[in-house]
Amino acid sequence: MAGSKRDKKDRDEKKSKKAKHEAEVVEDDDIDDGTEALNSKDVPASAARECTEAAAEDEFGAQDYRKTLELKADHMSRPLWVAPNGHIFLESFSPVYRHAHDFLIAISEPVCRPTNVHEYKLTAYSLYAAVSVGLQTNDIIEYLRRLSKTSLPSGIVEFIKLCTLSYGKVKLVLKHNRYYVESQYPDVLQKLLKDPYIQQARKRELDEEAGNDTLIAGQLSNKSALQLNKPAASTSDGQASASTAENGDNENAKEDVPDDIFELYDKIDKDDDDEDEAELKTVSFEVNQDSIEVLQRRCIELEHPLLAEYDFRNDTLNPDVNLDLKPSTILRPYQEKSLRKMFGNGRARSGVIVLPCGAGKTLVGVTAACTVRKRCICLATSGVAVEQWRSQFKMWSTVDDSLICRFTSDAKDKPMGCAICISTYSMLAHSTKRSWEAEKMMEWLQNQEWGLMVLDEVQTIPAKMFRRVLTTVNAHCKLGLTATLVREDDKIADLNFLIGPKLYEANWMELQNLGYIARVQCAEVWCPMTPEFYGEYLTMKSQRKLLLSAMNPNKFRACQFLIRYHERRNDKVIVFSDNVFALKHYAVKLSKPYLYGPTNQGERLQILQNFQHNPKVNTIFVSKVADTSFDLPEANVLIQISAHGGSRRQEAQRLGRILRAKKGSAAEEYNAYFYSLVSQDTNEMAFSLKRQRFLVNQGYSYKVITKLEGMEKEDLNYRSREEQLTLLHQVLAASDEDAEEERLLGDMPGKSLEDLNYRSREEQLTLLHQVLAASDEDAEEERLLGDMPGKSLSNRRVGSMQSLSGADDAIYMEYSKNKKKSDHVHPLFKKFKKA
DNA sequence: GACCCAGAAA
DNA sequence: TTACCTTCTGGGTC
Repeated sequence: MAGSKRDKKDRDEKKSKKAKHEAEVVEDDDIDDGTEALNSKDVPASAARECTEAAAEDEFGAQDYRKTLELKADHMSRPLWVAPNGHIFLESFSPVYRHAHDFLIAISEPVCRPTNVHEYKLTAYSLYAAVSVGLQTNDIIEYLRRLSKTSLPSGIVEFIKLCTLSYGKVKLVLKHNRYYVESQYPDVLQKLLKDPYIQQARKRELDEEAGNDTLIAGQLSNKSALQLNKPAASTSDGQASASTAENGDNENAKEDVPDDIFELYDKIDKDDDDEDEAELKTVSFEVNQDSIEVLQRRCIELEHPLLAEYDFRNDTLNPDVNLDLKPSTILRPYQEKSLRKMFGNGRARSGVIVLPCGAGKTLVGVTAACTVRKRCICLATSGVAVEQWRSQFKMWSTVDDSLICRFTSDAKDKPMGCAICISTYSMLAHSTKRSWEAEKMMEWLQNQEWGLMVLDEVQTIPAKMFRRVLTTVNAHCKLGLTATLVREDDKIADLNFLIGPKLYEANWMELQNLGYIARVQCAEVWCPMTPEFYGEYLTMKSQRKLLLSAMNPNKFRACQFLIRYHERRNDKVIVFSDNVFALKHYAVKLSKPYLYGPTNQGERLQILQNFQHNPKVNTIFVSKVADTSFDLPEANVLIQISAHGGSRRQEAQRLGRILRAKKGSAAEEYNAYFYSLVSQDTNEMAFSLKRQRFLVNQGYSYKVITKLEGMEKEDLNYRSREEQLTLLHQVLAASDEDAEEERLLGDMPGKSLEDLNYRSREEQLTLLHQVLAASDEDAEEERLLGDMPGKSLSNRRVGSMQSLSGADDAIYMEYSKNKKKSDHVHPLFKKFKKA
């Protein structure tokens, strides 16, 4: 059974999370070995058992299902294997790949999507998401049955039924700024109210204190006929062309493929119609705003996830705002598709849309706001991102400047009469004393009833403080946007009840092949430690080990070499370093501008603008401030010299900095480059492997480069042993400084380092100013010529990675998800190092 | 619980 | 009014 080890690990992780929620899982404890809980939301072991017990297992744990699953006669033309543990394997070369892929995206979680076979996983969450975007239980089972090469494991069928039949019966609705749980099924509400947590969440009026359990009776209003609104209509061109292309695929493919696959796909792919709910009786009870999180979590655990849909067309309480997309705004097919998942039934569903960085997440958010046309609040991670959202709103929509209200530490617009409020998570989550103005603003925010809440970088929401924003601000519908739905802790699943199901997830490789995002060559450059550095490394504690590996002179040289190489090609290079000491040292030594936390706003802007428009500034050094939200459309080379442990999110987001599609480079195999510099035989090797998992699962492969061709010929820093030793002393002094008290500073060798740093910093600034002054004329000229995006890219020379990496010396290694690399040095690596 | 770093406020 | 510096809080990973 492929991936069974990982499954167990997942389950264990989730189990430990559950344990924190006061052990509510006892009733499901019917599972034999006690390590699995039904609430893990994976296919339960009991469902898989019926097949696995009968299947013979070989010495590698692979199982033989020939006896339990029947292979269809025409299996060659069907693309799926469905394993009893809920994992699904899709042949990506199948003629019906596109259909199967669309379907699997809707009903399951992508696990890994390399070139030929893609792995997906059915979970309760993914099935909730499937129903919530309009799929029906029977259609899911039937289509899965038709796509599969074998008969379906019966446990899987049961699992799908269990997860989907109860979905959608209970809704969470917001009326007059108060929350209600509403249902057409009184028995379901009574069942939920038997749960002690839900009882506690229920809000009782004073006159109800006496234990009056009556539910509030109500009526669903008449639904008006579904009328696609203007923004959606204005993009119908793109949609039409996309579907034409798909139909074209069908025509070619149909010969080899059983007809039954297409019939059902067409049925499923249609937007679900607005069901006729006129005059249905409903019952409801009110809930405390503070308890909504608990309520939502419990409802999922009781298999009745709360549906959060906003019928914005029939909302007469909240005023419409004047907000439309510009006629010139065209959505790409995948943006269109993701929005159709959200608005498929004419209402706005809460949920998460996952698109790679640079693929236009902001436009999706703006379009959603223009569709709902109610007051909208956007939350981003930083003040810079707030500015970017504002400019995107102005770029894509007809919104008037006066309707946009920013709320950050250094920009507070007048809130009165505004339609769109853009702020940061930390502004809203702030827990200590606020300025008077901020206090007033918060009051206003909390008294509004918002139509839509757009959450940028939604993976940060599970953080303890940030999740509070969901209950402090009342919104009918929440749309989460992210490129990387991963965290290194176990909180990512919380998004299922905090926001809603994942509505759409794009395939990075597909967007790359279609030219919507850049084609990136990822490479891991192994830099041997110098003997002196490695000697110190071995004796140091872990904190200093990180610094030593970052400051490895060979890494510096590789970095310098790569910068020179790419600057000669007229590339724009960003160098990332999480370690501030390394960041400053590298940048100063190489006379490049650098930008990190303490850099003030003005200087940031200056550096970024020069990087984008000044042909003399082609490389900048940045710390993790630039992980998200820095829009640097020109950059196409990224070099990473130190990073934050094994963070998959950080790796993916950094890659995202260079993903914005590059122009005029269709001829080249790759048009963007991502280098990760790793000091050999250090912790960095293990971290690097962890960091790559996300991107590898998206189908990227990392090329391992052990030797950079042509490096000896370059005149690089730190060639001599003396220079290297001086550097070592500086590094050691710096880390001593951290350890020692300041009183020693005067007598320490570190003092000289300080001097060196400040002196160099000034030198560097002087240099920057010189460069800027020298190029002022050029810049002026450019301004006169007009802003020509892509101009500086047009004269980029073609250069192959082979000539760069020295194909003869490089080790090519395709990492796959199952590949394990030892944390310790393999003797083989040392051999390569010597060779 | 440690660490590092970024952002908000004043 | 603006730019800068300091303090505090919090996120993310180990």
